[in-house]
Amino acid sequence: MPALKTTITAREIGKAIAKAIHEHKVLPGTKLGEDELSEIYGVSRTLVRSALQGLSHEQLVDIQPNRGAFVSKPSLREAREIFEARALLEPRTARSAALRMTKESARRLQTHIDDEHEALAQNDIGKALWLSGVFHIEISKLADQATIGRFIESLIARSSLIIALYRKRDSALCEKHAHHALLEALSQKDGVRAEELMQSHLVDLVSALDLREKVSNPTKLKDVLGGLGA
Amino acid sequence: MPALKTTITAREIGKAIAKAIHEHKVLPGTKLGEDELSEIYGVSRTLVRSALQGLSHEQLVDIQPNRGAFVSKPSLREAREIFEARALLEPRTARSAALRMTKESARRLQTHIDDEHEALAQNDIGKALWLSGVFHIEISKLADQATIGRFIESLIARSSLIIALYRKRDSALCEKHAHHALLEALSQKDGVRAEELMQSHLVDLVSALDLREKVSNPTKLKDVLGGLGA
DNA sequence: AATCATAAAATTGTATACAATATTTTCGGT
DNA sequence: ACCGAAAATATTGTATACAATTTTATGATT
Repeated sequence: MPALKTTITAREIGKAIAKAIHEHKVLPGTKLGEDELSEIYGVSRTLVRSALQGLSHEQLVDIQPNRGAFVSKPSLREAREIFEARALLEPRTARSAALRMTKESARRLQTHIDDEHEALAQNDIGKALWLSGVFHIEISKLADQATIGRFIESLIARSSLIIALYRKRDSALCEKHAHHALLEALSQKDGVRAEELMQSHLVDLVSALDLREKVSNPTKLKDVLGGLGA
Repeated sequence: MPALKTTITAREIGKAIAKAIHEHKVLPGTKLGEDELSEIYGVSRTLVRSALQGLSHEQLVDIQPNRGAFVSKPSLREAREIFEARALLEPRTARSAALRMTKESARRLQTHIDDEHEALAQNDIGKALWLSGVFHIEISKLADQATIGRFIESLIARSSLIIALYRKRDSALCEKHAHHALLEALSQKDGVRAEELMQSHLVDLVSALDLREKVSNPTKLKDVLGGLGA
């Protein structure tokens, strides 16, 4: 049997937390206490802090001075910006990916889609959400543009926060065939079509969100409740 | 007189190092020793490490396990990717910025350009380079898209590494009027023109670089020197 | 009972101590 | 003099200790 690994790195801790966030196992606003995490991963606070700082850099967690780390709660404004950025980057990236498709990568994406369906069939929404994000990330990796790929990766991670906060009641996460259609276009190396499909797929994603301004914010509570039934 | 500040944060240390890198005061490949930096900033290694990890996340420094932190040396491939990404993001951002220009922001950019000329006049190449980068960042901030703005900021920081590594001999850093023309278009809220100008400005920047593949890489040294003068 | 001030507890921020890993120096052999 | 092995030194990685701050609990006062 293989040598079992005795050390865990800060990066791995960060990945684990990021995955839990992505899967909606911890929701926006959740406090991520250092002692608690140290306990969980069996390391000192040093590594935990390092991991949290990394996540903070990706804006997945919000570190408030002397108060600790919390899972980020993107504002409506940030939510809109993030999907605008995705709309800018992902369609073009999908087009590049199409030109570089191989049999092998098509096969990989197909098994990925199968996993997604499997997760949905088992009603494991969190896993499905995670896999759905990874699908987008895989495509961006195929485009062979690591720099933009990293940007997209960070946008997708933050998108999961936005979905947690702003998803319309009973809206589907992701139309099942959207990814399939995308794969189809990619396999045929039809870059233009892949670009179009990605664009409309993102539009669909946004349309499952409610990104309208809320009417009342806490500061105006008094104004709203002030009148004492005139 | 104001209370003089006694504490320094990890972020400030990171900013200071980033600026030094941007100004070519420390060149790609330079070792950034923790003890050395602790000494310089009068803090323990804890804060220095935090700062270095932040810079590593921005890919300005490369942390090699058990070996330490070094100023990054972007590969040719990365260099090309970074300027491709800038070409994708910055022109469009300039267009958005144009639509949001105010008298105030025009004035700010103008003094910025003046500072650049001042630095060039004093032959302070490092400072001029830094200011040139900040000019681009300021524009992206005007576009009111924090998310993309952060991407651009990171791309610009890395660009300074690329310039340090791949600048053609005696190529001008930046045509003096490029930024001026850009400001002109922005002030007139001429988004289309600003977009075009930014695009061509970036092309000019790339043309001052030598991003061709080098003929010999170390692995082939033997092949090159093998023959012993037949 | 509600509210405020104060004290206790818990949590984060920074520095230091020790362990693990690289790097340099030393020194013997060819 | 030129390697190469081994000790000495220096540097990074992680844990712990202590300081600073926040949060919670307590209790006196109205």
